[in-house]
Amino acid sequence: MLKHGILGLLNYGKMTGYEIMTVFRDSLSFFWHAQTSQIYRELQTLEKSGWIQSARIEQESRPDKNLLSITRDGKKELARWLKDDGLKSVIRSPLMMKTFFRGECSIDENIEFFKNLPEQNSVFPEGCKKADLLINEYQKNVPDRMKTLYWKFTMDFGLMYEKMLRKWCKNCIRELEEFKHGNTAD
Amino acid sequence: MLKHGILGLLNYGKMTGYEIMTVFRDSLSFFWHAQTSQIYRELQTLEKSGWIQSARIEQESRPDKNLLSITRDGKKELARWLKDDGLKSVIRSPLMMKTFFRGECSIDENIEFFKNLPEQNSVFPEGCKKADLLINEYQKNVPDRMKTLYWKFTMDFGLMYEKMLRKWCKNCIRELEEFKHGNTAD
DNA sequence: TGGGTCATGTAACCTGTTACATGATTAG
DNA sequence: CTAATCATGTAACAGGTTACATGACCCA
Repeated sequence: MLKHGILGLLNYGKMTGYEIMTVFRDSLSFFWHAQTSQIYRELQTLEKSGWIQSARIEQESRPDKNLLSITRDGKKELARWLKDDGLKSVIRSPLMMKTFFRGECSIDENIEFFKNLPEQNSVFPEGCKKADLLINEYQKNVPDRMKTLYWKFTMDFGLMYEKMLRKWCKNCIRELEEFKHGNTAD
Repeated sequence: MLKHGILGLLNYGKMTGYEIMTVFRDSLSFFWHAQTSQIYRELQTLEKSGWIQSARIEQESRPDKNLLSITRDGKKELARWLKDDGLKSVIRSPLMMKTFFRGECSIDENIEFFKNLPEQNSVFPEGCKKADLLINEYQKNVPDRMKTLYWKFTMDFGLMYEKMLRKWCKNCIRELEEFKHGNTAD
C-alpha cells in the first residue's frame, strides 16, 4: 500500500526520499503514517521492481540528493492498482479493541474515557481548521482541479469521521449515565 | 494490540487457541482480523511473558487441547493497558490512499468506484442485521450487562461508520457529477 | 467418499516501528 | 550557540499475511 502511495506521488513529478517523507508527514498523515526508514526501504524495493529510477545529484553545500522518478512500468503498476477493486474493508481499530473490554473498568472511569476521546483521537493534529487551510493551499498552487478534488474528498472523510466519533462518544456517555441511574429499560 | 485482545478474552474464562480464533472470526472481525498462525504465535509470547498459562488436556477422539488461562500478572497487564490512555488515532486507510490518487482515472470510472464502495467496503460481512442479531444473542447469553453494553458500543460504531461511508460516497458522486456538467463554482 | 469442524501448529515473507548515526547549513 | 532543516540511511525488532501440514471425527 505504501509502495503505491509513493508511486502516486512520483507520478506527480520527481522527488527525493526526503520530500516524499515531508508530503506524508504534512499532508497524508491523517490517513497514513510513514517513517523515513520505511520509505527508504520501499524505495529500494520499488527500484528493484523496476517501477522507479534514481539519479544521483551532487550538491556542494548539502548532502547529495537521490532524485527518484517513476518509470513506464511504474505507471502501469499504478494504473493497475487504481483499477483493481480488491479493497478489503479492514478496520484495524485499536479504539474498538479497547472499547470492547472496558467492562473491566468502572462506569465513571469509562465516562471519563469517552469524554477525553475526541480530543485525543483527533484525526487532524491541529484540528479541523488546518484541513481547510491545506485544501485551499492545494487548490491555489495546483491548478489541476481533477487532482485537488480527490484530495478534498479525503479531507471530507477525515472531517466526517471526526464528527461521527464525537457523536458516538456522546451516545456512549448518555447510555452509561442512564445505566448508572438505574434506567436499564430498553 | 492483539496480545491485549487475547488477554481480554481469556479474562472472561479459559479457552483454547482455536476458540480464540473463532471469537475473532465470528464476533470481532469487524474491527480486527486475526489469523490462527498469528494467534498461536502470540500465545507463545504471552506465555513467555508470564501473562497466560497453558494446560494440556488429552482427548481421545480429537487432537489434544491446550487450554489457556490468564495469570495474575496477565490481569495486571490487562488493567494497565485499559487504564493507559495512549491511544494513537492511526487511521491507516487503504481506502483513503486509493481515493487520494484517483485523479489518474476518468470521472466516470470514479463515479463507478464510489457507487460500488459501500457494498464492497461493508464493515459487517452479512450487513447490519447480523450485528443486531449478534448483540441480542450476547445479551441473552451473557447476563452481565456491564460487558454487553461495551460490546454494543463497538457495534454502534460499526453501524455509524457504515452510514457515514455511504453518505460520503453520495457526496463524492454528487460533486463529480457537478464537475462533469461544468458546474465548478464554489 | 467428500467436505466441514475441531485442533494443533511451522516457515517464509512482508510491513511497520523504534532507535540510532552522520553532517553541513541556516535562522533565531 | 543552539535548534531546526536538509538529506541520507542501517539494524533490530514487532506485528501481520500467505501458504502449507497433519489428522480424526461427523454428517450428508
